[in-house]
Amino acid sequence: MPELAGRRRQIVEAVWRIAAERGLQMATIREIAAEADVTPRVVQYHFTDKHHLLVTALQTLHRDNEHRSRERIAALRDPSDPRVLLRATLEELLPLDEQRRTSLRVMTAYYAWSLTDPALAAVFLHQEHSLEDLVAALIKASGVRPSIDPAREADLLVGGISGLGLDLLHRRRTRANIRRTLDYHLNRILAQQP
Amino acid sequence: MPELAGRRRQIVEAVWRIAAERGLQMATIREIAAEADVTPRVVQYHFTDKHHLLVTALQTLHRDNEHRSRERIAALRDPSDPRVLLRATLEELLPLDEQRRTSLRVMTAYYAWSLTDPALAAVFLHQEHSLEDLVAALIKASGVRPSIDPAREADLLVGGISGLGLDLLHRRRTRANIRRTLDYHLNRILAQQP
DNA sequence: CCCATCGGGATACGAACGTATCAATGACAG
DNA sequence: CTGTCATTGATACGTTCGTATCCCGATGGG
Repeated sequence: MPELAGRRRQIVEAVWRIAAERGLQMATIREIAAEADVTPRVVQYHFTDKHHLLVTALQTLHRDNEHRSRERIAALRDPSDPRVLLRATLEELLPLDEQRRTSLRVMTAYYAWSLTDPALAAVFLHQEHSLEDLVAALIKASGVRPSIDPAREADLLVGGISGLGLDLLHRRRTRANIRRTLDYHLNRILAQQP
Repeated sequence: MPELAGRRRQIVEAVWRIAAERGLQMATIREIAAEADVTPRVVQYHFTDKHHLLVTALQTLHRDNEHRSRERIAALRDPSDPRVLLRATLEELLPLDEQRRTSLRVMTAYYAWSLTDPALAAVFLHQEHSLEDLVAALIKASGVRPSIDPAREADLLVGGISGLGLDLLHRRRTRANIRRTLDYHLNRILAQQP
């Protein structure tokens, strides 16, 4: 699976913008071409058909997100502190900047579609190490209060924080509210600093 | 806003079935008519236009869900025990039977669309008492361990359980796994039985 | 008995869709 | 210079979409 560049990259990014701002149902070949500033024929040439294009757009966004997440986490002030890592990992799920906001909106549109399209479902399901396992490992490494089960905590945390992020998209919740909730649960789970 | 009955009800239920099994993009006037076993003209007659129909279908599903939830909860063996109420309330978010499974799939399809359609967003946003407040109240009424903040717990629980439900739709998780996670967190939050 | 109104059948229309076809351009190897 | 291959422009085709139009049967109050 080659890295996406040039015209193909340009077209895929047009898909993201349309899906995020106007929804996947507006992502027609003609609209995508206009957004990417090429003719429809160019879209047709670089991607066999529309389904191919939309699946590629999702896969590429997925990889881009992982890449950017790793970059942001590697740029932390103290990347050796598991507590910092844990918080940063969970915050990757939140639409805290324009890039993550766009990405979450696109992912939400695709998620609904993935319920009826196996090729799209595969993109969501096929990840070797699940995010929950990573979070559970970080919880364990951060030092845990007695009677805390890292796996069970990770299962609820990942889903819960994602849900709070979706609320943020709908302006049903504020960043401050989410930050308070996240702080509360991290304090609850983790042992006090040594 | 009148209760939906007769032909209108029949058509709206066809929208649900199509949205759940084949996705909202397949819910065309002609497909809906065929699924409801009427001619397209009948759909056109009972609903001004397609947007009207789809918004009505979402509103009706929303009301139906609340109604059925209340019925199920009222039918509990011991509806005066707040712990039982709390568990039942959270389980309403999970696709534990065919009705809830269909409903969750339909809601997921609409949720993505609601990000770009204000009329649909209003259906998701406009509920007087939020589910989180209800859950927080049930937590408080159930008796709580010291140092537990019911509101913060409710915020993560509602989003987290919803997320687990979506995983169940994708067969990324089992019912047993979810049950174990839910048990763990209820035990963690609530004080021991007196 | 009449006719107005409700519910619905049959069909048509214009727009937008994904895709196919055919020709042209440009770079570059021989 | 020439031929080849990647890329693109222009345009057309067949389908499906939402909706509009026109008509008819039934029903019920005057």
